[in-house]
Amino acid sequence: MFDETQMKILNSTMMLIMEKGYTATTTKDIAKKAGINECTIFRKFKSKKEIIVAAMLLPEWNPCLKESDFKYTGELVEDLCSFAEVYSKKVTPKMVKISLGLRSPDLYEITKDGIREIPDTFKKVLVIYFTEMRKQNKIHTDDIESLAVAFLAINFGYVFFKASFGDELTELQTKEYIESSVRHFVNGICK
Amino acid sequence: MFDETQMKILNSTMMLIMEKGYTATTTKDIAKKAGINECTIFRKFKSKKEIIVAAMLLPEWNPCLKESDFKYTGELVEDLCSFAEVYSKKVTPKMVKISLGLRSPDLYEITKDGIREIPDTFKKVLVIYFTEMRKQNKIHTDDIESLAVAFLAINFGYVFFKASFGDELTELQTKEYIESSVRHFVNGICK
DNA sequence: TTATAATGCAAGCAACCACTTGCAAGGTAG
DNA sequence: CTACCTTGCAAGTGGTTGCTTGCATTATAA
Repeated sequence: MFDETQMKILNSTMMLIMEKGYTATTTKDIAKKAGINECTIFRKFKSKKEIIVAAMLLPEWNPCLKESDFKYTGELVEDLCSFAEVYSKKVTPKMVKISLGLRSPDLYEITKDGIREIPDTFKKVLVIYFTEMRKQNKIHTDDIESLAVAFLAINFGYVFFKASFGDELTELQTKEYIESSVRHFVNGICK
Repeated sequence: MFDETQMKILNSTMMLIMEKGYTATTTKDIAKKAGINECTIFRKFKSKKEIIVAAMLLPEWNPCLKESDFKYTGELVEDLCSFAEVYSKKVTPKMVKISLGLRSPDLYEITKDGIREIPDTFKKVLVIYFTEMRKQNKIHTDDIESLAVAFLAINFGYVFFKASFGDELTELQTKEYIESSVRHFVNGICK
């Protein structure tokens, strides 16, 4: 699909975008990081923008979260932990940094759908799941929408903080956070 | 502190940064939006970067969340709703858009402290609060850190989604979301 | 009226941007 | 050996960037 030189360009570009954002990343930067000549970039890709389009085809730089990634059994804690793990494996701090770095007027049309798809998909799964659990009388609220958004926020917020501040806001690691937040989400905190 | 022309420049700059980000916002854009001549910008501010520094002094463009903003009585649902309301009044979608738009290598040194301060402050308040509630035997967990990060994430995640997608991810409004998410956070969801 | 300050306007600065071109060097396949 | 393909190198394109300058215009204040 892509030759060695193209891969060097793709990876260097995305790494720079994570650090500096798309607009602030120049083709000279990319060439330097990839260890190639600047003109080679334009022999391999039509334009700077096309590099992004190409990179989005690779799973390394595009989470591609699908509804079918999420499986459940009917046991609340177990299922929500599993959902959170799937999410955290695809939506990593790296991916969040990329999606923030891609916020640029000239990329908006290209990236907007892909970026919205991820929370959309997760929320959709959660709404279906909570609706089903309500039917089975396993949860005691009809406010499915709030539940889905809150659970989504719990998971996205954590990865966003890690992407932005590393371990400086919290040293909690993903696994502990998921187990703890799911347990409290299900059981509440009050006596 | 700032004259009328300076205020026009400050507001136009920040509005453009919300839309396009700092690097993609040009001084020509700013002048056009402010309805003034480009050279006037540099008569009023030393450089493009100085506009940002100046804007950060204004509460309109800088949330300035303080520990003393948060008050509590000891009643869990009431207190957490109050915390969430204080947070949502200062950390609005507008503020989130600004802080995303300011992500740029040449602004990093100026903005990083101010941006980290907000989640830091809220988390600090939550840790103190949950520790106290645990002492008073009102909550049943010792995992204060996870609790604080999760509650922070619930609130930040929501405002981030609103900033990024408007009402397209969820049509829930702030007040309903706070009431519902706090109630579930406190009481859990399972039967 | 006169002096001063704020602004517009037009032109222009060097630096940088994404992107191009022509040519030579090197490796590989027939 | 020959033909071809990829890449490096150096130079350069037109356009844009942040920022400056000199001068005319206007409003305000003494």
